[in-house]
Amino acid sequence: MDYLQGLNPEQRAAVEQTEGPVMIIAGAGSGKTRVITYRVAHLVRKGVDSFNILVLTFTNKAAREMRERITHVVGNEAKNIWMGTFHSVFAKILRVEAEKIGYPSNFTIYDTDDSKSVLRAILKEMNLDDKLYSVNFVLNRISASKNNLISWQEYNKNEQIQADDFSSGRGQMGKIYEMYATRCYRAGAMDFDDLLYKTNELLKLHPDVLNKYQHKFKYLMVDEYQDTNFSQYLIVKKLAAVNENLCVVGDDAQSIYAFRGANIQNILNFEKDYPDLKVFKLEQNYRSTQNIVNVANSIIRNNKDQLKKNVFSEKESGDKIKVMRAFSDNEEGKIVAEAIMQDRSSNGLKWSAFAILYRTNAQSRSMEEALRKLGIPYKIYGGLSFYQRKEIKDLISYFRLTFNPNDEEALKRVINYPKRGIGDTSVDKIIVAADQHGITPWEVIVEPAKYLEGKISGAVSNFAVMIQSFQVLTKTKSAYESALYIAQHSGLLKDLYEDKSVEGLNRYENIQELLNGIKEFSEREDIEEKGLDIFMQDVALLTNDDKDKNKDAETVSLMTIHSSKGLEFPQVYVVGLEENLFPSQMSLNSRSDLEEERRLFYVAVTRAESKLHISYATSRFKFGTLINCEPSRFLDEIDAKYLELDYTAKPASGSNPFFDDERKAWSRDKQPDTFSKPKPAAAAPVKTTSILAKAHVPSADFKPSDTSNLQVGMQVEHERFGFGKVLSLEGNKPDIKATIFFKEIGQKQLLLKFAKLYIVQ
DNA sequence: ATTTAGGTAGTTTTT
DNA sequence: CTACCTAAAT
Repeated sequence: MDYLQGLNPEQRAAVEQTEGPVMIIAGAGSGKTRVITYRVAHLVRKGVDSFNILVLTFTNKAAREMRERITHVVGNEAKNIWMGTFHSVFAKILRVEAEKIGYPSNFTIYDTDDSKSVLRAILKEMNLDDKLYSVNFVLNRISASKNNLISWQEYNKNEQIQADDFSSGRGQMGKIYEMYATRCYRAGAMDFDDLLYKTNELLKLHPDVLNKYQHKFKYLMVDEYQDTNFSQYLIVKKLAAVNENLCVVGDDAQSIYAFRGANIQNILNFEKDYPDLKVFKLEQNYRSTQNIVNVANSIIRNNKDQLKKNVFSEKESGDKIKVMRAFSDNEEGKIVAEAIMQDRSSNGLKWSAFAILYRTNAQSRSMEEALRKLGIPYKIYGGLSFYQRKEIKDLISYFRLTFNPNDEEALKRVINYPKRGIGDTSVDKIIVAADQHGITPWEVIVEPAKYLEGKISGAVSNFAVMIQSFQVLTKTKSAYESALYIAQHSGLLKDLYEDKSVEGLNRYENIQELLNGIKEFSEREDIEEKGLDIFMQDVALLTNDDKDKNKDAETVSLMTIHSSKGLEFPQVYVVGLEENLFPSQMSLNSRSDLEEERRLFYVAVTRAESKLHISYATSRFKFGTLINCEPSRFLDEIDAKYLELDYTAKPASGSNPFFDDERKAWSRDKQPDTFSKPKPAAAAPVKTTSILAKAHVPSADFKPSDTSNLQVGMQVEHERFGFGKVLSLEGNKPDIKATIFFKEIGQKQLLLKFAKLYIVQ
């Protein structure tokens, strides 16, 4: 039991309390991962069958790292432990049990793009106002409903929900939810939320299934419990109901995902569900200096909703936190880059010791530019995942369609890519026919003569035959052989190969990379079944960091605070501490949202090991306009004795006259002792772009005239461009091109055979 | 059928 | 400003 030696008394107690309900409140940097891995290892060492352990995490990365560490302690036994994200673990279970709830076991997992695409089609069909019914809003609402286990039927019956929707003018929401759910079901597809929602349904409708997994998973652990939603909470509660060997680990102070359904109450109220709960608090921070921990504490103290704890550090008190002020976003980048440059040489640090953390992705640009100017190597984390790239999704859509031809999103994606002469009109016809007959588009494609009137292009049948040939092939070939064959015979590889642009080359390489990944999978010796269908099972659940190659690169790291969670760096720069940015403008309306922003700041601060810098700018470009910024209220909340103000940055000379006032202010108060300024209207736009060229409203009786006799000098009206005068005409009969000067928008060239013009005379 | 231009919205993100 | 999507232009 040597591994127990390296633990402090509280950590050790948490590891050794293997039975019954346990809650571990793990402050930032308190050795949480160690405790979880050792606790699992301890279970195995004590003789618990590793097949009876389930560990749920939030990211694949966390699961993978944990398994590695457990392997170090207990060896190969670690392989038998069920460990993964909620989504991947329950997707695996759903594959086995799907038929019990009416889904095929080869169901497709729709990612967010697929979901949005389904919704876009529905919203278009229903002809709804896209201001009220934006795809993002609608998807969020459906997602929130699913995460709270509200079916579309219940949604439509619930008076409160209906009243809310009607009062906001969105009376069709229930209908949209119904259509969305019905279409996903028809396509044999589950979206991310369904993986949890349908698991709940399965466990509710099939007590035998519930019973089976209750007895399989005798020991449950849940990491990042503060970020679970109701749907996840209920799954855990049900699975743990028999043995009650449930251990949840988390830190309420680091709950930052409420915006996507996480419910902090799950951890705050855990005790109510398990009165004989044992609580362990890990309060010693081993990561950061005392100053950093103290600053973090002084921030989080301002939140009402929290569990009591006292995080402390026994490391040296360390440097004070340096607060830097800049006069613009670009200058903020500059002073941060210069500070990094200097810190590195004076302290002999590596570039990888530094991280720049920001609230929004848009802030990365000014940082990048500044780093590039000084030749500092950096890497931006986050952004588009490998699996979300167009070319990757295209190829994967062929795979998806092969195993689940009802997958409508995959079908729409590749039926005419590469181009094979099946245009939008044909696709629309197919979909309309499918709707009319209550079948899937694939069924129409297979027997076009039966469902479609008139002649249908042979291209459609050829497409169906091709997919069918893939279906036959994949039954016998390995994942790699199948994938390569499909990439070649679909024409996709050729299409990309022929594109010699830089982007095209890149896309081709990405496909090669995917194929290499599949090859590696085919050659693995630890799995028996190596078909492409097996590879495909959790590909939709893979993300960015699941295939990040040179992660130990010698570069400065740039990322949002959200993606920095769980990481640590010796030197951290938190930038953009301004009202309306951090805290975000969207969070200012409710206490709970503002508290989440504060927790986010807490997370940012606690990433730092030895030195923390905080910066803000007094002006910044937002959506193309320059706005004034006030320092963030969070700065005022920090006890001033931990801070060192660095206001040495001067506004760049001779730049924007706008800065004149700032320059005066700067010379007046070089060292202000508070961040609050006499309140000017917050973030008033300084420069407003005038809205030119409003859409022309055509005359009530507007109808296009016959333009075959149009002459130079005539006055005309265009539906959108408004009134104008014909300046010249060129070209011959059907292709006559007119140059017209429009009063509202200026000169335009139009082809008469297309342009709808009314001759005013 | 395909390409391009214009209009618009625009936190945070994993699955 | 810019990335994305839709509608118009070819």
